[in-house]
Amino acid sequence: MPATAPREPMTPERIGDAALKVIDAEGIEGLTVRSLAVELGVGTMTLYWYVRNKDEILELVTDRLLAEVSFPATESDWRISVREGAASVRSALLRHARAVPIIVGRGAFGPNGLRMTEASIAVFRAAGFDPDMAADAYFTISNFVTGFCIFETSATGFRTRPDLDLQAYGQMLRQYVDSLPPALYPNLQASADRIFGHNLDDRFAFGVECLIAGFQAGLEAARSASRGVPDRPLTTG
Amino acid sequence: MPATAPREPMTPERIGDAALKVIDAEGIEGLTVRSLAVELGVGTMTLYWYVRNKDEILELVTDRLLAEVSFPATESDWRISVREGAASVRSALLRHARAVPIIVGRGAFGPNGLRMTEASIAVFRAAGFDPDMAADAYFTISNFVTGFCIFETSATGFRTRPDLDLQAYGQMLRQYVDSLPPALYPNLQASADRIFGHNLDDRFAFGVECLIAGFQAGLEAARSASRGVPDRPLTTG
DNA sequence: AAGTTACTAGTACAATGCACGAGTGTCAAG
DNA sequence: CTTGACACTCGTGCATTGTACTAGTAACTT
Repeated sequence: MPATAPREPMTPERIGDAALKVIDAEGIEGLTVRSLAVELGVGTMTLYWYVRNKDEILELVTDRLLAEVSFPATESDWRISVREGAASVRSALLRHARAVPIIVGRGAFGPNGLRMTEASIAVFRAAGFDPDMAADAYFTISNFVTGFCIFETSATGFRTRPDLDLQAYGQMLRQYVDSLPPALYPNLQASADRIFGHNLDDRFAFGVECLIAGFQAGLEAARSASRGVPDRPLTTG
Repeated sequence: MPATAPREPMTPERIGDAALKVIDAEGIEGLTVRSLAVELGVGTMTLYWYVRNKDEILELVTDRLLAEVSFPATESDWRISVREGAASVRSALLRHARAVPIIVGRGAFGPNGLRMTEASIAVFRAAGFDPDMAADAYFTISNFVTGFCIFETSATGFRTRPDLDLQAYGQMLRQYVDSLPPALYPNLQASADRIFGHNLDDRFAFGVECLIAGFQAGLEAARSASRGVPDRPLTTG
């Protein structure tokens, strides 16, 4: 017994950790069942004792990443909580940018995902939203953040040109857009600086603030159930 | 010459069409270079004459799908245009739900993608947004719609359980959430009807209206550059 | 000591993306 | 009519993938 290494037991957490580590280092296609087994120092098929198939590994990665999201306690002002929550999700996704395509589309129903959903809805409830509207608001901002981070981290966009890095690809796109006939794309070209700019923090804040403003309007509309968001009643279920 | 079939020339459009057709019918993993070649009635490697690698095929699919998006002409009220544009993108994505994971993260820089971006920014410009803010607004709603449709079509969410169909998977999730200790997830459970409900049209409208309200607030703030969206100035570049 | 259970892992197989290179037909020039 | 360049086609082959099958081993119970 003293000769044999006291191998630590395999757990879902260890698998998720190792898989995320591989993805961070090698990218998504660098994560194979074999490479993960090497990372963990076990045989390939050993993993299938703990996991139904590869997709379940990706599920573990998702929840592992969600564990890095920190939820602010319900603040005095719900808008602060929303801002911080959105920023926290974004920064977690950026920290593991190469894992983003794996996360998205996968419902957050692991333990950490559930905690996040619960905490988020709690913030809206505390602000006075009814259960249905709280859920809608949560999903709305969640969908925005997801979409934003996909765009921000989309390394997939230049898979067609493996010879270019992200910077060079961006420049190529910019030049391409500039070279288009101005008669056809005047607005696109007028906004090109902003579109191809790298001030994504501002752009993210813009979206979040717009949503917060919209939520606020819906909240007030629901309170005094007469006038609310212009032109169309907000659905309240 | 009369014996030989007058084979029609291979074009990017034909490839994109056929690939999307295969995806619609067989799903994403049903699209292989081989299966696409069969669909087109050519040899496998023939495709590599027109395409650098498989990812370029997916790029063709993306632009092919974007061609189905119809942009309303700039309406009297920009909010109508935004609503219709968002709905059009969503319905195009729903029409090809199985292709959604392919579309997302891929910048819309094909010919149809560029047209869509140009038309969208034009709407905001006509409404009085400056170029930077128009771009921000476009990307914001675009990111929301993308995120929403990913969620809505995420057939990836239940890949871990290939034995279940979407309906059964949803029910399983609902039961799981209901079975959680109420002390830990009170808000999640209170909103469960809405979360697991199938009225996604309402949820989509909610998000779009929130964003429109936020845009409107930003627009007014920019006009009378004194007070605008509460608590934080909107970035204007 | 024997068996049961929890776990490990080697081998094998079908499917994939794609490199390679050997073919096609078409057309211009000689 | 021949020749050769060229645009295009595609069969073969290979490395890599997920994972089914199966034979193992270590620890614990009885």
